[in-house]
Amino acid sequence: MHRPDLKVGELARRTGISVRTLHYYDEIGLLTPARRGDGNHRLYAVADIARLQQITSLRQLGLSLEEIRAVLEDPDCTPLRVVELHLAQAHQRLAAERALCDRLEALAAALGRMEEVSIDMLMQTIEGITNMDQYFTPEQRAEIAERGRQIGQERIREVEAEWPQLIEQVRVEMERGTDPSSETVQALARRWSALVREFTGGNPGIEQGLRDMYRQESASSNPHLDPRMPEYMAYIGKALQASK
Amino acid sequence: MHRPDLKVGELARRTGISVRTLHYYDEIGLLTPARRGDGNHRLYAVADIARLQQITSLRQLGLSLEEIRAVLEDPDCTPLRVVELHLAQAHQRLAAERALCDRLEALAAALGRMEEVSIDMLMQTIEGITNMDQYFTPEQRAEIAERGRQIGQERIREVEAEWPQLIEQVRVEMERGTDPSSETVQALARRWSALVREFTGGNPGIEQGLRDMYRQESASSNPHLDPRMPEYMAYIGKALQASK
DNA sequence: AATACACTAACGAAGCGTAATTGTGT
DNA sequence: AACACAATTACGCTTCGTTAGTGTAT
Repeated sequence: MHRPDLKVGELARRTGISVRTLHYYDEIGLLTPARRGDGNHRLYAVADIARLQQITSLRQLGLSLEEIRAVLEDPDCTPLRVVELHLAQAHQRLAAERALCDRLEALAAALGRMEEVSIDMLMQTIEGITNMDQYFTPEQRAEIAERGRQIGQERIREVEAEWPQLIEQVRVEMERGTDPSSETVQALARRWSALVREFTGGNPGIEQGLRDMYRQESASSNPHLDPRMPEYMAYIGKALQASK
Repeated sequence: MHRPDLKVGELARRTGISVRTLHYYDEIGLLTPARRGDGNHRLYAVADIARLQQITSLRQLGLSLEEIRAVLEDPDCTPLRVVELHLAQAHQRLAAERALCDRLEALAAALGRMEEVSIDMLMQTIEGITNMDQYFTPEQRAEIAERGRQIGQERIREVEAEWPQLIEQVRVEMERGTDPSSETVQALARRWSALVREFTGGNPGIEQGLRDMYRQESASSNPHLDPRMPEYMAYIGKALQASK
Protein backbone atom coordinates (compact mmCIF):
# COMPACT_ATOMS: atom_id res chain seq x y z
CA MET A 1 0.00 0.00 0.00
CA HIS A 2 2.66 2.48 0.96
CA ARG A 3 5.15 1.47 -1.76
CA PRO A 4 3.70 0.00 -4.92
CA ASP A 5 7.07 -0.74 -6.47
CA LEU A 6 6.74 -1.60 -10.13
CA LYS A 7 8.35 -4.37 -12.10
CA VAL A 8 9.84 -3.61 -15.50
CA GLY A 9 6.91 -4.81 -17.55
CA GLU A 10 4.51 -2.79 -15.48
CA LEU A 11 6.60 0.35 -15.67
CA ALA A 12 7.06 -0.14 -19.39
CA ARG A 13 3.33 -0.41 -19.95
CA ARG A 14 2.60 2.69 -17.93
CA THR A 15 5.26 4.90 -19.43
CA GLY A 16 5.48 3.60 -22.96
CA ILE A 17 9.20 3.06 -22.52
CA SER A 18 10.28 -0.37 -23.75
CA VAL A 19 11.55 -2.99 -21.39
CA ARG A 20 14.76 -3.14 -23.34
CA THR A 21 15.30 0.55 -22.80
CA LEU A 22 14.78 0.22 -19.07
CA HIS A 23 17.25 -2.64 -19.01
CA TYR A 24 19.68 -0.51 -20.93
CA TYR A 25 19.33 2.49 -18.63
CA ASP A 26 20.00 0.16 -15.73
CA GLU A 27 22.97 -1.32 -17.53
CA ILE A 28 24.64 2.04 -18.08
CA GLY A 29 23.70 3.18 -14.60
CA LEU A 30 21.40 5.96 -15.74
CA LEU A 31 18.36 4.59 -13.94
CA THR A 32 18.98 1.86 -11.41
CA PRO A 33 15.83 0.52 -9.76
CA ALA A 34 15.65 1.05 -6.03
CA ARG A 35 15.88 -2.63 -5.25
CA ARG A 36 15.61 -6.16 -6.53
CA GLY A 37 13.30 -8.76 -5.16
CA ASP A 38 11.66 -12.07 -5.69
CA GLY A 39 13.81 -13.78 -8.28
CA ASN A 40 16.07 -10.78 -8.79
CA HIS A 41 13.28 -8.83 -10.47
CA ARG A 42 13.86 -5.10 -10.81
CA LEU A 43 11.57 -3.11 -8.54
CA TYR A 44 11.16 0.57 -9.38
CA ALA A 45 10.15 2.94 -6.59
CA VAL A 46 8.32 6.23 -6.96
CA ALA A 47 11.55 8.20 -7.08
CA ASP A 48 12.73 6.00 -9.94
CA ILE A 49 9.59 6.73 -11.87
CA ALA A 50 10.07 10.44 -11.39
CA ARG A 51 13.62 10.15 -12.61
CA LEU A 52 12.47 8.22 -15.64
CA GLN A 53 10.09 11.03 -16.50
CA GLN A 54 12.92 13.50 -16.21
CA ILE A 55 15.02 11.35 -18.49
CA THR A 56 12.33 11.07 -21.15
CA SER A 57 11.64 14.79 -21.03
CA LEU A 58 15.28 15.56 -21.62
CA ARG A 59 15.49 12.95 -24.35
CA GLN A 60 12.70 14.72 -26.20
CA LEU A 61 14.97 17.72 -26.37
CA GLY A 62 17.52 15.57 -28.14
CA LEU A 63 20.00 15.38 -25.27
CA SER A 64 22.22 12.32 -25.30
CA LEU A 65 22.04 9.93 -22.39
CA GLU A 66 25.43 11.19 -21.25
CA GLU A 67 24.24 14.78 -21.26
CA ILE A 68 21.16 13.77 -19.34
CA ARG A 69 23.27 12.01 -16.77
CA ALA A 70 25.35 15.14 -16.42
CA VAL A 71 22.36 17.43 -15.96
CA LEU A 72 20.70 15.16 -13.44
CA GLU A 73 23.76 14.32 -11.41
CA ASP A 74 26.32 17.06 -11.67
CA PRO A 75 25.19 20.08 -9.67
CA ASP A 76 27.89 22.22 -11.31
CA CYS A 77 26.35 21.59 -14.65
CA THR A 78 23.66 24.23 -14.99
CA PRO A 79 20.73 23.31 -17.21
CA LEU A 80 20.94 26.65 -18.96
CA ARG A 81 24.46 26.04 -20.17
CA VAL A 82 23.66 22.54 -21.35
CA VAL A 83 20.55 23.69 -23.16
CA GLU A 84 22.34 26.58 -24.81
CA LEU A 85 25.15 24.34 -25.96
CA HIS A 86 22.66 21.90 -27.31
CA LEU A 87 20.72 24.66 -28.99
CA ALA A 88 23.82 25.77 -30.80
CA GLN A 89 24.35 22.27 -32.14
CA ALA A 90 20.71 22.04 -33.12
CA HIS A 91 21.01 25.28 -35.04
CA GLN A 92 23.96 23.93 -36.94
CA ARG A 93 22.13 20.76 -37.85
CA LEU A 94 19.15 22.85 -38.86
CA ALA A 95 21.24 24.94 -41.21
CA ALA A 96 22.82 21.84 -42.69
CA GLU A 97 19.43 20.23 -43.24
CA ARG A 98 18.12 23.35 -44.88
CA ALA A 99 21.05 23.49 -47.25
CA LEU A 100 20.62 19.83 -48.05
CA CYS A 101 16.91 20.25 -48.74
CA ASP A 102 17.61 23.18 -51.01
CA ARG A 103 20.08 21.18 -53.04
CA LEU A 104 17.85 18.14 -53.21
CA GLU A 105 14.94 20.28 -54.32
CA ALA A 106 16.97 21.90 -57.04
CA LEU A 107 18.19 18.50 -58.13
CA ALA A 108 14.72 16.96 -58.14
CA ALA A 109 13.40 19.89 -60.14
CA ALA A 110 16.21 19.58 -62.67
CA LEU A 111 15.78 15.82 -62.98
CA GLY A 112 12.04 16.27 -63.33
CA ARG A 113 12.68 18.36 -66.43
CA MET A 114 14.65 15.63 -68.18
CA GLU A 115 13.12 12.67 -69.98
CA GLU A 116 15.82 10.09 -69.51
CA VAL A 117 18.36 10.37 -66.75
CA SER A 118 21.65 8.60 -67.21
CA ILE A 119 24.14 8.41 -64.39
CA ASP A 120 26.29 10.86 -66.25
CA MET A 121 23.52 13.39 -66.54
CA LEU A 122 22.81 12.94 -62.87
CA MET A 123 26.40 13.61 -61.93
CA GLN A 124 26.61 16.64 -64.17
CA THR A 125 23.43 18.05 -62.69
CA ILE A 126 24.70 17.53 -59.17
CA GLU A 127 27.94 19.20 -60.08
CA GLY A 128 26.10 22.12 -61.56
CA ILE A 129 24.04 22.59 -58.43
CA THR A 130 27.06 22.20 -56.19
CA ASN A 131 28.91 24.82 -58.21
CA MET A 132 25.97 27.18 -57.92
CA ASP A 133 26.39 27.12 -54.19
CA GLN A 134 29.67 28.96 -54.55
CA TYR A 135 28.19 31.92 -56.33
CA PHE A 136 25.13 32.62 -54.19
CA THR A 137 24.51 33.15 -50.53
CA PRO A 138 22.05 30.84 -48.77
CA GLU A 139 19.44 33.60 -48.81
CA GLN A 140 19.88 34.10 -52.52
CA ARG A 141 19.59 30.37 -53.10
CA ALA A 142 16.37 30.32 -51.12
CA GLU A 143 15.06 33.18 -53.24
CA ILE A 144 16.01 31.39 -56.44
CA ALA A 145 14.32 28.21 -55.28
CA GLU A 146 11.21 30.18 -54.38
CA ARG A 147 11.07 31.84 -57.79
CA GLY A 148 11.58 28.47 -59.42
CA ARG A 149 8.45 27.21 -57.69
CA GLN A 150 6.46 30.26 -58.72
CA ILE A 151 7.49 30.22 -62.36
CA GLY A 152 6.73 26.56 -62.79
CA GLN A 153 8.32 23.69 -64.66
CA GLU A 154 6.81 24.43 -68.06
CA ARG A 155 8.02 27.98 -68.23
CA ILE A 156 11.48 26.86 -67.16
CA ARG A 157 11.48 24.26 -69.89
CA GLU A 158 10.46 26.89 -72.41
CA VAL A 159 13.23 29.20 -71.36
CA GLU A 160 15.74 26.40 -71.43
CA ALA A 161 14.67 25.71 -74.99
CA GLU A 162 14.86 29.36 -75.99
CA TRP A 163 18.33 30.11 -74.60
CA PRO A 164 20.42 28.13 -77.08
CA GLN A 165 18.53 29.71 -79.98
CA LEU A 166 19.09 33.17 -78.60
CA ILE A 167 22.77 32.47 -78.01
CA GLU A 168 23.11 31.18 -81.55
CA GLN A 169 21.61 34.37 -82.97
CA VAL A 170 23.92 36.47 -80.84
CA ARG A 171 26.90 34.46 -82.05
CA VAL A 172 25.95 35.00 -85.65
CA GLU A 173 25.61 38.78 -85.28
CA MET A 174 28.81 38.97 -83.31
CA GLU A 175 30.79 37.10 -85.91
CA ARG A 176 29.25 39.21 -88.62
CA GLY A 177 30.59 42.19 -86.70
CA THR A 178 27.17 43.79 -86.46
CA ASP A 179 27.24 47.04 -84.49
CA PRO A 180 25.88 46.47 -80.99
CA SER A 181 23.76 49.59 -81.30
CA SER A 182 21.98 48.24 -84.37
CA GLU A 183 18.31 47.50 -83.99
CA THR A 184 18.85 43.75 -84.61
CA VAL A 185 21.28 43.40 -81.74
CA GLN A 186 19.22 45.73 -79.58
CA ALA A 187 16.29 43.39 -79.94
CA LEU A 188 18.40 40.41 -79.01
CA ALA A 189 19.76 42.29 -76.00
CA ARG A 190 16.29 43.16 -74.81
CA ARG A 191 15.22 39.55 -75.07
CA TRP A 192 18.39 38.48 -73.29
CA SER A 193 17.77 40.87 -70.42
CA ALA A 194 14.18 39.78 -70.14
CA LEU A 195 15.16 36.14 -69.77
CA VAL A 196 17.84 36.96 -67.26
CA ARG A 197 15.47 39.10 -65.25
CA GLU A 198 12.98 36.28 -65.21
CA PHE A 199 15.56 34.19 -63.40
CA THR A 200 17.01 36.86 -61.14
CA GLY A 201 13.69 38.51 -60.35
CA GLY A 202 15.52 41.80 -60.65
CA ASN A 203 17.66 41.08 -57.60
CA PRO A 204 21.00 42.71 -58.39
CA GLY A 205 22.94 40.42 -56.05
CA ILE A 206 21.64 37.37 -57.85
CA GLU A 207 22.33 38.96 -61.20
CA GLN A 208 25.90 39.62 -60.16
CA GLY A 209 26.33 36.06 -58.91
CA LEU A 210 24.95 34.77 -62.18
CA ARG A 211 27.43 36.82 -64.17
CA ASP A 212 30.32 35.63 -62.00
CA MET A 213 29.16 32.08 -62.36
CA TYR A 214 29.02 32.19 -66.13
CA ARG A 215 32.39 33.86 -66.37
CA GLN A 216 34.09 31.45 -64.01
CA GLU A 217 32.40 28.29 -65.18
CA SER A 218 32.92 28.88 -68.85
CA ALA A 219 36.51 29.85 -68.13
CA SER A 220 37.07 26.58 -66.31
CA SER A 221 35.51 24.84 -69.28
CA ASN A 222 32.30 23.59 -67.80
CA PRO A 223 30.97 21.12 -70.37
CA HIS A 224 27.46 22.61 -70.16
CA LEU A 225 28.49 26.07 -71.10
CA ASP A 226 29.61 27.58 -74.32
CA PRO A 227 33.21 28.63 -73.63
CA ARG A 228 32.56 31.82 -75.53
CA MET A 229 29.81 32.91 -73.13
CA PRO A 230 31.94 35.77 -71.74
CA GLU A 231 32.28 37.13 -75.26
CA TYR A 232 28.57 37.01 -75.86
CA MET A 233 27.95 38.60 -72.49
CA ALA A 234 30.34 41.41 -73.28
CA TYR A 235 28.70 41.94 -76.66
CA ILE A 236 25.24 42.11 -75.10
CA GLY A 237 26.65 44.39 -72.42
CA LYS A 238 27.82 46.81 -75.09
CA ALA A 239 24.42 46.71 -76.72
CA LEU A 240 22.72 47.54 -73.46
CA GLN A 241 25.18 50.37 -72.87
CA ALA A 242 24.41 51.80 -76.27
CA SER A 243 20.68 51.81 -75.63
CA LYS A 244 21.03 54.14 -72.68
CA MET B 1 52.19 5.96 -69.30
CA HIS B 2 48.83 4.86 -70.67
CA ARG B 3 47.35 3.71 -67.35
CA PRO B 4 48.76 5.26 -64.22
CA ASP B 5 46.83 3.04 -61.81
CA LEU B 6 46.83 4.51 -58.33
CA LYS B 7 47.51 2.85 -55.02
CA VAL B 8 45.26 3.61 -52.07
CA GLY B 9 47.48 6.19 -50.46
CA GLU B 10 47.87 8.04 -53.71
CA LEU B 11 44.17 8.01 -54.44
CA ALA B 12 43.43 9.08 -50.89
CA ARG B 13 45.77 12.03 -51.16
CA ARG B 14 44.28 13.14 -54.45
CA THR B 15 40.65 12.83 -53.49
CA GLY B 16 40.73 13.62 -49.81
CA ILE B 17 38.97 10.34 -49.09
CA SER B 18 40.65 8.45 -46.26
CA VAL B 19 42.45 5.19 -46.87
CA ARG B 20 40.18 3.52 -44.36
CA THR B 21 37.15 4.62 -46.32
CA LEU B 22 38.58 3.22 -49.53
CA HIS B 23 39.30 -0.05 -47.75
CA TYR B 24 35.75 -0.05 -46.47
CA TYR B 25 34.22 0.61 -49.88
CA ASP B 26 36.23 -2.28 -51.19
CA GLU B 27 35.16 -4.45 -48.29
CA ILE B 28 31.46 -3.89 -48.92
CA GLY B 29 31.95 -4.18 -52.64
CA LEU B 30 30.93 -0.62 -53.41
CA LEU B 31 34.21 0.25 -55.05
CA THR B 32 36.49 -2.63 -55.90
CA PRO B 33 39.80 -1.61 -57.46
CA ALA B 34 40.35 -2.88 -60.98
CA ARG B 35 43.18 -5.15 -59.95
CA ARG B 36 45.74 -6.04 -57.34
CA GLY B 37 49.41 -6.07 -57.93
CA ASP B 38 52.80 -6.22 -56.41
CA GLY B 39 52.23 -7.45 -52.88
CA ASN B 40 48.47 -7.54 -53.20
CA HIS B 41 48.29 -3.75 -53.29
CA ARG B 42 45.03 -2.26 -54.54
CA LEU B 43 45.41 -0.61 -57.92
CA TYR B 44 42.68 1.82 -58.91
CA ALA B 45 42.13 2.44 -62.60
CA VAL B 46 40.63 5.57 -64.16
CA ALA B 47 37.14 4.09 -64.17
CA ASP B 48 37.45 3.42 -60.46
CA ILE B 49 38.36 7.03 -59.84
CA ALA B 50 35.33 8.18 -61.79
CA ARG B 51 33.14 5.88 -59.78
CA LEU B 52 34.62 7.20 -56.57
CA GLN B 53 33.72 10.70 -57.62
CA GLN B 54 30.18 9.59 -58.29
CA ILE B 55 30.04 8.01 -54.87
CA THR B 56 31.28 11.11 -53.09
CA SER B 57 28.89 13.33 -54.99
CA LEU B 58 25.96 11.20 -53.97
CA ARG B 59 27.22 11.03 -50.41
CA GLN B 60 27.12 14.81 -50.23
CA LEU B 61 23.42 14.57 -50.87
CA GLY B 62 23.11 12.42 -47.78
CA LEU B 63 22.44 9.16 -49.59
CA SER B 64 23.45 6.05 -47.70
CA LEU B 65 26.02 3.75 -49.24
CA GLU B 66 23.25 1.27 -49.94
CA GLU B 67 21.22 3.87 -51.80
CA ILE B 68 24.27 4.87 -53.76
CA ARG B 69 24.93 1.29 -54.71
CA ALA B 70 21.33 1.03 -55.87
CA VAL B 71 21.50 4.17 -57.99
CA LEU B 72 24.80 3.21 -59.56
CA GLU B 73 24.03 -0.42 -60.22
CA ASP B 74 20.33 -0.96 -60.54
CA PRO B 75 19.13 0.38 -63.89
CA ASP B 76 15.50 0.13 -62.77
CA CYS B 77 16.17 2.51 -59.96
CA THR B 78 15.73 5.93 -61.49
CA PRO B 79 17.72 8.72 -59.88
CA LEU B 80 14.65 10.92 -59.79
CA ARG B 81 12.72 8.51 -57.63
CA VAL B 82 15.61 8.03 -55.24
CA VAL B 83 16.19 11.73 -54.94
CA GLU B 84 12.54 12.47 -54.36
CA LEU B 85 12.29 9.82 -51.71
CA HIS B 86 15.36 11.19 -50.05
CA LEU B 87 14.04 14.70 -50.31
CA ALA B 88 10.88 13.69 -48.50
CA GLN B 89 12.93 12.24 -45.66
CA ALA B 90 15.09 15.33 -45.57
CA HIS B 91 12.00 17.50 -45.29
CA GLN B 92 10.79 15.47 -42.37
CA ARG B 93 14.10 15.78 -40.58
CA LEU B 94 14.09 19.48 -41.34
CA ALA B 95 10.68 19.94 -39.77
CA ALA B 96 11.74 17.94 -36.74
CA GLU B 97 14.89 19.99 -36.33
CA ARG B 98 12.93 23.19 -36.62
CA ALA B 99 10.49 22.11 -33.96
CA LEU B 100 13.35 21.07 -31.73
CA CYS B 101 15.13 24.39 -32.17
CA ASP B 102 11.94 26.26 -31.35
CA ARG B 103 11.48 24.33 -28.15
CA LEU B 104 15.10 24.67 -27.13
CA GLU B 105 14.98 28.39 -27.79
CA ALA B 106 11.87 28.83 -25.71
CA LEU B 107 13.45 26.77 -22.98
CA ALA B 108 16.73 28.69 -23.04
CA ALA B 109 14.84 31.98 -22.92
CA ALA B 110 12.77 30.82 -19.97
CA LEU B 111 15.80 29.50 -18.11
CA GLY B 112 17.64 32.71 -18.83
CA ARG B 113 14.96 34.60 -16.94
CA MET B 114 15.41 32.59 -13.76
CA GLU B 115 18.18 33.13 -11.22
CA GLU B 116 18.57 29.65 -9.88
CA VAL B 117 17.46 26.62 -11.83
CA SER B 118 16.67 23.48 -9.90
CA ILE B 119 16.00 20.25 -11.71
CA ASP B 120 12.38 20.58 -10.71
CA MET B 121 12.09 24.03 -12.23
CA LEU B 122 13.73 22.73 -15.36
CA MET B 123 11.26 19.91 -15.67
CA GLN B 124 8.29 22.17 -15.05
CA THR B 125 9.52 24.59 -17.67
CA ILE B 126 9.97 21.81 -20.18
CA GLU B 127 6.51 20.56 -19.43
CA GLY B 128 5.07 24.00 -19.86
CA ILE B 129 6.69 24.40 -23.24
CA THR B 130 5.66 20.93 -24.31
CA ASN B 131 2.10 21.68 -23.31
CA MET B 132 2.15 24.91 -25.29
CA ASP B 133 2.81 22.87 -28.38
CA GLN B 134 -0.68 21.44 -28.14
CA TYR B 135 -2.44 24.76 -28.28
CA PHE B 136 -0.61 26.44 -31.14
CA THR B 137 0.22 25.50 -34.67
CA PRO B 138 3.88 25.48 -35.70
CA GLU B 139 3.39 28.78 -37.52
CA GLN B 140 1.86 30.36 -34.45
CA ARG B 141 4.73 29.09 -32.32
CA ALA B 142 7.20 30.60 -34.73
CA GLU B 143 5.35 33.89 -34.50
CA ILE B 144 5.37 33.78 -30.72
CA ALA B 145 9.08 33.03 -30.68
CA GLU B 146 9.70 35.92 -33.04
CA ARG B 147 7.73 38.35 -30.89
CA GLY B 148 9.60 37.09 -27.84
CA ARG B 149 12.85 38.08 -29.49
CA GLN B 150 11.53 41.50 -30.45
CA ILE B 151 10.09 42.34 -27.05
CA GLY B 152 13.23 41.38 -25.19
CA GLN B 153 13.99 39.65 -21.92
CA GLU B 154 13.55 42.68 -19.68
CA ARG B 155 10.06 43.50 -20.85
CA ILE B 156 9.06 39.87 -20.45
CA ARG B 157 10.41 39.89 -16.94
CA GLU B 158 8.44 43.03 -16.17
CA VAL B 159 5.24 41.54 -17.50
CA GLU B 160 5.81 38.34 -15.58
CA ALA B 161 6.15 40.43 -12.46
CA GLU B 162 3.03 42.46 -13.19
CA TRP B 163 0.68 39.58 -13.95
CA PRO B 164 0.31 38.18 -10.43
CA GLN B 165 -0.41 41.66 -9.11
CA LEU B 166 -3.05 42.25 -11.72
CA ILE B 167 -4.65 38.89 -11.06
CA GLU B 168 -4.71 39.59 -7.35
CA GLN B 169 -6.53 42.90 -7.92
CA VAL B 170 -9.03 41.19 -10.16
CA ARG B 171 -9.62 38.51 -7.56
CA VAL B 172 -10.30 41.14 -4.89
CA GLU B 173 -12.82 43.01 -7.02
CA MET B 174 -14.50 39.82 -8.07
CA GLU B 175 -14.93 38.61 -4.50
CA ARG B 176 -16.21 42.02 -3.50
CA GLY B 177 -18.82 41.53 -6.17
CA THR B 178 -17.86 44.78 -7.91
CA ASP B 179 -19.90 45.40 -11.05
CA PRO B 180 -17.78 44.56 -14.14
CA SER B 181 -18.92 47.79 -15.76
CA SER B 182 -17.52 49.88 -12.90
CA GLU B 183 -14.62 52.13 -13.73
CA THR B 184 -12.27 50.22 -11.38
CA VAL B 185 -12.82 46.92 -13.15
CA GLN B 186 -12.82 48.60 -16.55
CA ALA B 187 -9.32 49.88 -15.83
CA LEU B 188 -8.17 46.43 -14.81
CA ALA B 189 -9.71 44.94 -17.92
CA ARG B 190 -7.95 47.44 -20.15
CA ARG B 191 -4.64 46.66 -18.53
CA TRP B 192 -5.38 42.94 -18.87
CA SER B 193 -6.13 43.26 -22.54
CA ALA B 194 -3.03 45.32 -23.13
CA LEU B 195 -0.78 42.69 -21.57
CA VAL B 196 -2.48 39.92 -23.49
CA ARG B 197 -2.17 41.82 -26.73
CA GLU B 198 1.51 42.35 -26.06
CA PHE B 199 1.92 38.60 -26.08
CA THR B 200 -0.46 37.74 -28.90
CA GLY B 201 0.50 40.66 -31.08
CA GLY B 202 -3.18 40.96 -31.90
CA ASN B 203 -3.22 37.63 -33.71
CA PRO B 204 -6.69 36.23 -33.01
CA GLY B 205 -5.60 32.62 -33.52
CA ILE B 206 -2.90 32.96 -30.91
CA GLU B 207 -5.32 34.71 -28.59
CA GLN B 208 -7.76 31.85 -28.96
CA GLY B 209 -5.05 29.29 -28.32
CA LEU B 210 -3.97 31.18 -25.25
CA ARG B 211 -7.52 31.18 -23.89
CA ASP B 212 -7.87 27.45 -24.56
CA MET B 213 -4.56 26.80 -22.91
CA TYR B 214 -5.45 28.67 -19.75
CA ARG B 215 -8.84 27.01 -19.53
CA GLN B 216 -7.49 23.52 -20.08
CA GLU B 217 -4.35 23.82 -18.03
CA SER B 218 -6.00 25.37 -15.00
CA ALA B 219 -8.76 22.78 -15.25
CA SER B 220 -6.20 19.99 -15.22
CA SER B 221 -4.64 21.68 -12.20
CA ASN B 222 -1.38 22.82 -13.67
CA PRO B 223 0.71 23.81 -10.64
CA HIS B 224 1.79 27.07 -12.29
CA LEU B 225 -1.70 28.39 -12.80
CA ASP B 226 -4.29 29.70 -10.47
CA PRO B 227 -7.12 27.18 -10.76
CA ARG B 228 -9.57 30.07 -10.71
CA MET B 229 -8.16 31.57 -13.88
CA PRO B 230 -11.28 30.71 -15.88
CA GLU B 231 -13.37 32.68 -13.42
CA TYR B 232 -11.11 35.70 -13.68
CA MET B 233 -11.15 35.41 -17.43
CA ALA B 234 -14.92 35.29 -17.49
CA TYR B 235 -15.11 38.31 -15.19
CA ILE B 236 -12.74 40.30 -17.37
CA GLY B 237 -14.68 39.11 -20.39
CA LYS B 238 -17.86 40.59 -18.94
CA ALA B 239 -16.08 43.85 -18.25
CA LEU B 240 -14.89 44.05 -21.83
CA GLN B 241 -18.40 43.29 -23.09
CA ALA B 242 -19.80 46.09 -20.95
CA SER B 243 -17.33 48.60 -22.36
CA LYS B 244 -18.61 48.13 -25.88
C1' DA C 1 68.82 -1.19 -40.75
C1' DA C 2 65.50 2.33 -41.10
C1' DT C 3 61.63 4.55 -43.58
C1' DA C 4 57.46 4.51 -46.07
C1' DC C 5 53.63 2.40 -47.50
C1' DA C 6 50.25 -1.42 -47.96
C1' DC C 7 47.59 -5.40 -45.99
C1' DT C 8 44.35 -7.69 -42.77
C1' DA C 9 41.86 -8.03 -38.45
C1' DA C 10 39.21 -6.19 -34.99
C1' DC C 11 37.37 -2.94 -31.40
C1' DG C 12 34.48 1.21 -30.72
C1' DA C 13 30.68 4.25 -31.15
C1' DA C 14 24.72 5.48 -29.60
C1' DG C 15 20.79 3.60 -28.41
C1' DC C 16 18.35 0.49 -28.30
C1' DG C 17 15.59 -3.81 -31.37
C1' DT C 18 15.46 -8.44 -31.53
C1' DA C 19 16.27 -12.94 -30.55
C1' DA C 20 17.87 -16.94 -27.74
C1' DT C 21 18.07 -19.21 -23.56
C1' DT C 22 17.02 -19.94 -18.83
C1' DG C 23 14.65 -19.29 -14.63
C1' DT C 24 10.41 -18.60 -11.50
C1' DG C 25 5.73 -18.49 -9.91
C1' DT C 26 0.90 -19.87 -10.80
C1' DA D 1 2.49 -29.29 -18.15
C1' DA D 2 1.51 -24.83 -19.88
C1' DC D 3 1.49 -19.72 -19.61
C1' DA D 4 3.10 -15.22 -18.29
C1' DC D 5 6.71 -12.47 -17.02
C1' DA D 6 11.58 -11.53 -15.70
C1' DA D 7 16.72 -12.08 -16.21
C1' DT D 8 21.02 -12.36 -18.78
C1' DT D 9 23.76 -12.54 -22.97
C1' DA D 10 24.82 -11.06 -27.23
C1' DC D 11 24.39 -9.89 -32.22
C1' DG D 12 22.84 -6.17 -35.42
C1' DC D 13 22.57 -1.58 -37.38
C1' DT D 14 25.85 2.49 -40.02
C1' DT D 15 30.25 4.37 -41.46
C1' DC D 16 34.16 4.67 -40.88
C1' DG D 17 38.40 6.17 -37.01
C1' DT D 18 41.80 4.05 -34.73
C1' DT D 19 45.10 0.96 -33.14
C1' DA D 20 47.78 -3.38 -33.71
C1' DG D 21 50.56 -6.61 -35.89
C1' DT D 22 52.75 -8.06 -40.30
C1' DG D 23 54.68 -7.84 -44.79
C1' DT D 24 57.49 -5.70 -48.64
C1' DA D 25 60.12 -2.45 -51.38
C1' DT D 26 63.47 1.04 -51.31
